[in-house]
Amino acid sequence: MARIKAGEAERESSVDKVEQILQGAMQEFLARGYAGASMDRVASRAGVSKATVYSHFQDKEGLFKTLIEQMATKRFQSVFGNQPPEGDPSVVLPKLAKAALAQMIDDQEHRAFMRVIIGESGRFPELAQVCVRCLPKPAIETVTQYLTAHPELNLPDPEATAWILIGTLMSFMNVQEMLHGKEIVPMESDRLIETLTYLIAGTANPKTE
Amino acid sequence: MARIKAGEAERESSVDKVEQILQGAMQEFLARGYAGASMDRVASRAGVSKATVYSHFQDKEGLFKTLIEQMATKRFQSVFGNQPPEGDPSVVLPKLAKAALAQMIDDQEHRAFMRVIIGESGRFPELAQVCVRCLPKPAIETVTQYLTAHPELNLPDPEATAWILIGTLMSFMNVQEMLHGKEIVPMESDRLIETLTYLIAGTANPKTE
DNA sequence: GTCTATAAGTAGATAGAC
DNA sequence: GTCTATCTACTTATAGAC
Repeated sequence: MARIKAGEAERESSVDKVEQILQGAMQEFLARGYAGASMDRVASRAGVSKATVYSHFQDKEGLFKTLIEQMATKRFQSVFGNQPPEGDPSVVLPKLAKAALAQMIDDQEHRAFMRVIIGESGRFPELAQVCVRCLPKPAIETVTQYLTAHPELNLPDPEATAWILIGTLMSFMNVQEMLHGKEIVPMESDRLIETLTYLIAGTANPKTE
Repeated sequence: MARIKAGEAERESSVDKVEQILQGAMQEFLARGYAGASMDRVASRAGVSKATVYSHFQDKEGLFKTLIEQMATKRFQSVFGNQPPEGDPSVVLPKLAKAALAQMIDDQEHRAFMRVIIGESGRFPELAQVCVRCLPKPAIETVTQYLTAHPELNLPDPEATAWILIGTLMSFMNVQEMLHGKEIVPMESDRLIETLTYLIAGTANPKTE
């Protein structure tokens, strides 16, 4: 490959280097956590020298904060789709729950991300809060709106009910996948979802009657 | 203090030293996580030399595993009391839930412990499983037994219902306390507990009718 | 802007005196 | 059994060449 004086193939410098560094930082921080990550390995994974990493980010903490904030706002925005759901609760609730569970469980990066966030939530509380704003908050709000829009369910407290729905799914993911509890406390996700739907929308829950 | 040849006051050696080391290790590991913890600081917090730490435990990993297993089995056994609950569901369920939440939220050490366990669950899956066996498993089993013993509740799946109860409480703790979400997704624990009780035991949940 | 080389400090772990 | 002193490897971060 002939060298071009300042060709496009070489103009990937600065901008793309930052992206490379963030990619390498993601691999390293998600694999080893904040304290366990090494800036040498970040640089190595990114394919740049360590000095280049430090020329774009102030220090390890700054790189970590930038990475986590970017992942929270870009990569893992909404557990559900973007538009509010419509239709009969006995159809919509299981569909919503299945979609949320599938997205959390199938995505290995998502699990590693949550592990790091929770593990570092004592030392980086503001990062934990960014994640609360991007993950459970929109999910709870979406479900609350949907439940409020269905007064025929006769729910005394739609917001608390939304907490119960989302909280159950989050805990299921936590215990079964993150804490490796599948064989210790076995539970089919479909049973959980059916029971949630039954309790909230009531297979046999005809209003007050 | 005169020196006694082998007096009781000095016989605290070996046995108590191990206890001191585990105490120091607990402070250090809970404060900084596994990777962030230093064996120098463990020794310093324990009031012994580092060599003494290594004479009682093989290495950092061995000390960590011993500590976590001991804490899981001794310190944080049951979220609920030991004996199975009795009485009317509309009374027992809120009482149980309040007790569990109070114990999790008020105990700062418990929160730090859960943070470390989740944060390290990728690198120490067997430790995570020990905690699943000691914490959510007995809680879910207790509630499942109680719900099964009350067929008048007409629950199609008591075990899944127990998951929902325990999972909701765990997630509430997770989001509100561990991830510092109290101001971002506000929710009164009493509203959550009342709604859980309503959905499961039904203020207005008269059997199928 | 990016690199190589290195500074300065701390990590886990052990040898050997007592 | 417990200590002090030490070894080696690795850590974050930067200086200076190009």
